[in-house]
Formats: sequence, C-alpha cells, structure tokens
Amino acid sequence: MMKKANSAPTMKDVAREAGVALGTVSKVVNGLPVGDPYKVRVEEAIRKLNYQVNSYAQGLKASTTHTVALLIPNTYIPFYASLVYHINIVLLKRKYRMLLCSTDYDPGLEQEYIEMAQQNKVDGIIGLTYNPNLIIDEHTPFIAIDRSMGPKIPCVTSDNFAGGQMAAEKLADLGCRRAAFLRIGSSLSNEPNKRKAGFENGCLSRGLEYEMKILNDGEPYEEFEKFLKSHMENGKLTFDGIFCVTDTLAHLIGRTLRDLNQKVPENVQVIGFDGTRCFGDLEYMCSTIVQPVPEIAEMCVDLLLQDNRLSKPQLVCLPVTYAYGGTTKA
Amino acid sequence: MMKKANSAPTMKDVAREAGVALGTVSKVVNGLPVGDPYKVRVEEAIRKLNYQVNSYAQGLKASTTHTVALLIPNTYIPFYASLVYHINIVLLKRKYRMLLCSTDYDPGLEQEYIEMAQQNKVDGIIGLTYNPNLIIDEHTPFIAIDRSMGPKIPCVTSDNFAGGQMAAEKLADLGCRRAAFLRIGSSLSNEPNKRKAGFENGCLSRGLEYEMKILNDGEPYEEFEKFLKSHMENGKLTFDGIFCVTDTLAHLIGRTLRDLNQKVPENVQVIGFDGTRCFGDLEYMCSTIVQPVPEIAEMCVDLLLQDNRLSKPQLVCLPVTYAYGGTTKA
DNA sequence: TAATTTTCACGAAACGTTTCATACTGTGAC
DNA sequence: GTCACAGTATGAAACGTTTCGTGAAAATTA
Repeated sequence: MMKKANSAPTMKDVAREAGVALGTVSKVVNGLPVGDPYKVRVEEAIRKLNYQVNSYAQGLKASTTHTVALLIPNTYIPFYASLVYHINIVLLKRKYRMLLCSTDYDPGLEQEYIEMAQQNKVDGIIGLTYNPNLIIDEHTPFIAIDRSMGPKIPCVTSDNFAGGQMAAEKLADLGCRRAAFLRIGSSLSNEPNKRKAGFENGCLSRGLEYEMKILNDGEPYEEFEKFLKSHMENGKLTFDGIFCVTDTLAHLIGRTLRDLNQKVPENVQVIGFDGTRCFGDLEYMCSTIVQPVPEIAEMCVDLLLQDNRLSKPQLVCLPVTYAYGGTTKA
Repeated sequence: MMKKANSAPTMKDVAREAGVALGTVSKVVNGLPVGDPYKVRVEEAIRKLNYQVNSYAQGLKASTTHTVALLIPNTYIPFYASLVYHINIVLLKRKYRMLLCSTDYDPGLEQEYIEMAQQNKVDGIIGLTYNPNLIIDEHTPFIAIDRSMGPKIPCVTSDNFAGGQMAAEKLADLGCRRAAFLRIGSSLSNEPNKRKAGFENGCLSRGLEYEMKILNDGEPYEEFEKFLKSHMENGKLTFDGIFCVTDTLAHLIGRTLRDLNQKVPENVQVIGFDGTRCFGDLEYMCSTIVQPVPEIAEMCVDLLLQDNRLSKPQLVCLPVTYAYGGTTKA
C-alpha cells in the first residue's frame, strides 16, 4: 500500500507521521489548543512532510472560502488599475484571495463571471459594472463601486457632486471667467451626471459662466478639434477653463489644445477627474480631482466582510481632493 | 427531514428532483453522453432549483481546479497592467479562473503568495518576479515572464536584444549621430542588460557613437537634470538620440528635456521600451519598442496548460516592433 | 424464441478537511 | 483504595463532487 509518490501529503499522512489522531492535526493547523507534546510532534511532522492544507477540502466543509471576486471592466485604465491594486492589497492583509474578472464592459461576460464566481463559492463580490440588468444571487454579498445596483446592494463611490463643485471653485479661484464641462457621450455610468451637477452648482455659486458639452463617440481627436474650433475667435478660445469628466479626456483635450496653439495653463486651464498617476506613483497626468482609491478599496472590503447581521449602508460617498498636475496655474 | 432553507442545492437535490441517479446528474453537468429523456429531466431540474456546481467539491476530487495564479509586482504600471489584462482574457477563453497576486516586489509576499496559491491547488502559476530565491514546489507548473527562474522553468520574454538593436538602428536611420542609453540602477531584472547589449550592437553596426549611463535611484528628476546638464555645451546637448530602458524613463526624461529647453524630437529624439499605451488603447506615450503583450499572454497560458508530458522550452523570445509616438521624427 | 452482446443508468466509494460525540487519562476527594 | 470529574485526544461522519464496477434492459444474432 505505497502512497503514490508525487501526490501531496494530507493530514492523514501528518497524523501517521506524528503518531496522533487526525483531529489533533486539524487543531494544530487551525491554531486551536492542543497539548504541548502533541503540538510539537505535529509541527515537526508538518515540516518534515512539507504539508500544506488543501483549501478545496476546507472550502468544501466550511462554507467560507476566503476568496473574493473583483468584477471590473479592465485593468489597464489607470483608475481601474489602481482599484485592482488597492483592493488586492487590502484583501491580502485580511488573508483573503482575490479572483480577478475583467469584463471589458461586456454584459454577457459580466454575467458569466458572476456565475463563475458563485460556482467558485466566493465569500462575496466587489463589482464595478455598468450593466443594470445583472442577476445577482441574493445570498452572495455584493458591493458595487461607483454605480448603484439597486436596493439592498451597497454602493461605494467618490463624492462626485463635491468633486464637480470643487473643480468649478478651483477654476474660479484661479481666475477663470468662462468654463466648459466636457464628457464623452458613451459614458455608461450616471456618475458623470453628478460631476456635472456639482460643477454647475459650483459655477453658479461663484458666478462663473459655463457651458456643458457632451461629445460624440467615435474619433475623439476629431470631435475635440471640431468642438474647440467652433469656440474660437481670432485664434483665441472663448473660454479659459475646462473641466473634463475624466483624466483621460483631460489628457486628450490637452493634446488637441496644444495642436491648436493654445497654451495650457496660460491660455486655458484644464482640470480632470480621477487623480490617477500614470507612471507608477510618480506624477499626475493633469490637474485633477483625486478619487480616494485606497479608501474606496478599504471601504468595499470592510463592507463585504463585515458581519452580515449588521445592516449595510446603501450608499457611501468618500471625499475627493484637488491635486495640481501642471494643467492649471496652481 | 427538511433541507435547510437557504443552503444551496446540491447534485443530490437535482437527482431527487429529476428522479435519476447522482452519477447521471454529474454526467449531464459535465456534458458527457446521457440518454435524452434523462438529460431533459435533469436539465429541467437544474433550472428549477437554480443549481450550480460547487467547485470546491470538484476541486477536491479532481486534482485540476481550472485556476491559475498570476504573480506580478503591481497592476498600475502600464506594462504590468496590460499583462494582467491579456492573461485574464486568454484564461477566460479557456474557462480558467485567475487568482491575482500583486507582490509589490516584496520577496516575502511573493513567497507567501506562492504558498497561498499552492494551498489553493492552482493548476499552475504565471509569475513575473525579480526574486531569484523563490522556492517553487516542483509539482506546481510555473511559467516565468521576463526573467529566467532557473532550469526546468520556462521563461517567456520579448526579444530584448533585438529590441535594443532596433532602437539603435532606428535612431541611426532617423539621422542621429551620437546616442545615449539610459537606465535606472535599481532595475532588478537582467533584461535591461540584453536591451543594452542589443543597443550597443546596433550602434556599432551602424557607426553610431554612443554612451551608456546608469542613473542612480532616488530623485529621478534631479538625477536626469544632473546628467543632462553635464552633457550640454552652449545650451546644446552633446547627443541627439536617447534610448531609455523603459517608457516610464523615456517619459520622465522627456519632461526634463523640455524643462531644459531641448526640443523633442527636433533637437533630440527619444525611444522608450514597452509600448504601453497609457490611456486605454488610445496612444503611445512616446516612440517606443513595443513588447507583444497579447502574444506573451497567449504563450504563457499555452505553455502552462499544455500537456505536461510534452517537454517545455526553456526560453521563448517573442518579436518586438517599433512604434512611432511623437518623440522621434518618424 | 433463446442466447449473447452491447448499452447505459445506478449508486457506493473516495477525495481531504472539520466537527462532535466518545473514550481515555490523570487528578483530587472521600 | 475507590469513585467522580475534568480535561483532552480520538476517529467516525459529513461536506458535494467524480469515478467506476455492477447489473438490468435493450439490441443483435442464431
């Protein structure tokens, strides 16, 4: 009755090696009280056999698996990348594993991933998705990021309204007289609307003239150029401040501005939204309203793993901050 | 004998509901041949009970878990982010799950993650790590990215030597007479050396004068400025082409150049390495040697999941390409 | 029709844990 | 010296699958 040579050692093997019972090994592994001589022998046997618990067996018994699924459109857009990173860190601290699910905005994929996750018996799901029709099993804890997924599902976001307002106030403080708000039409979430509303509010309270513009999808450069050209008189823009709904947009519009010989920030100041630093932690791409990604990550995990008997909040708004990144005067 | 109300249905429940045997349900679930009437009844029961397989039980039985761990320093540096994204996609296509492990270059964390992964009985690990002392269980298939991890462990990289050479040739073709190679000292992998060797080789074959410079860690801006200033005569640089070992570096040096009133690409042309597009897929940050990330991803997964009886290559070099990104003349 | 082969659903056993009722050991009291 | 009790190691049962030997029914052949 040789044990198959290359199969991993089990608790049974450890128990035999140490000359103790199965349950004793289990206790040692889980840090439950065990008499000292036993404990020592078991620990020795574990070292000797290089034993590692099989967490599939654990997962089968216990209904907790110490795994969380993260549903996110992709991992290369800086804001998402940053979320992935910080959530991963927070989960690790709590000894949880993370199952990453890039959905590429595809509702079919999102649903598929949710089912995969449930099959895998994750302890919960943290999801950033723009699909309002996702079917989420009632017994799987779900925390939404940035977009409310219906009642009973907590949502963690930045304070987008305050962010918009802050952008308007900053532009006003920096001397702008006439501002524009830009977003791209295809944005799927309703958060841009809060940013817009906040911006409007801020402009009104500071007496800053403003204009709202939703650009069409498609070739962004051409769209930008068309828009900017239609707002120029004698080679000068008719506004001197721009608030873009994302940093990506701010960066692109910055390029277009440069191509049209508009100086940033001398001629026109630009503020983005997200606060993502493209090159590691080295620098902001533009002046921006910073989303508190580490705090969002922490909050999501907290909510997900908190005792389920406690009632969970419906919406958590975390405070944003302004960061200078070269596209404004300060 | 009521079943506990909110516990998930099992195969047994499905079998009872459909009036068939356990094994029959298992076959239906796994797509094995089953007589039509049985099949239909089982499928109905599955729908009715909203049954989902418990993959922990599956993982316990089968030794294959359809899960792969990805070990990577972080997810916010564009090159890494891109890898994560593409590997995730490829794995999904094959119906594999991905366990993401950000290590932050911490050897302790790396080791911890590897053990976590093995406990979790992943089918294999794909890892980008700069720690030469990692202990990897011989029975866990491991594919290294970008850095050889010793014999028996296949490594997938870009063709760094060819990339360096290509950069040199491109600079020569674009009219450069004297070039510099820049890297930061702390780079932990030996791939930069291949890039350097390739660059040297290219310079020699094209008669391009060159200079190698390894910058100290620390405040990058100050380092750059010091270096650049020490190579200027009458406000002009003594070289007209720079090859940076990464795009990050190229971007930073570009900033410094601008601050010193050096025009890019008119005065000095800059080529980076990685080919990462910071804003989604929108644009390259600089002219660059592009690493074939999708192909690297595909190759890693292929190697990992291929039949283990087949022998695996020790090193796979994938071809790089040049991409124009504004910091060269073409 | 009887004998033989093929087909295929059946259900027990096993995977590696955790848990819990049981039994054993040693201590203290009478 | 006996009994009772506390403390603690024991190992069987259970978790939800997959697998595989078994046997019944259907199909084929004589």
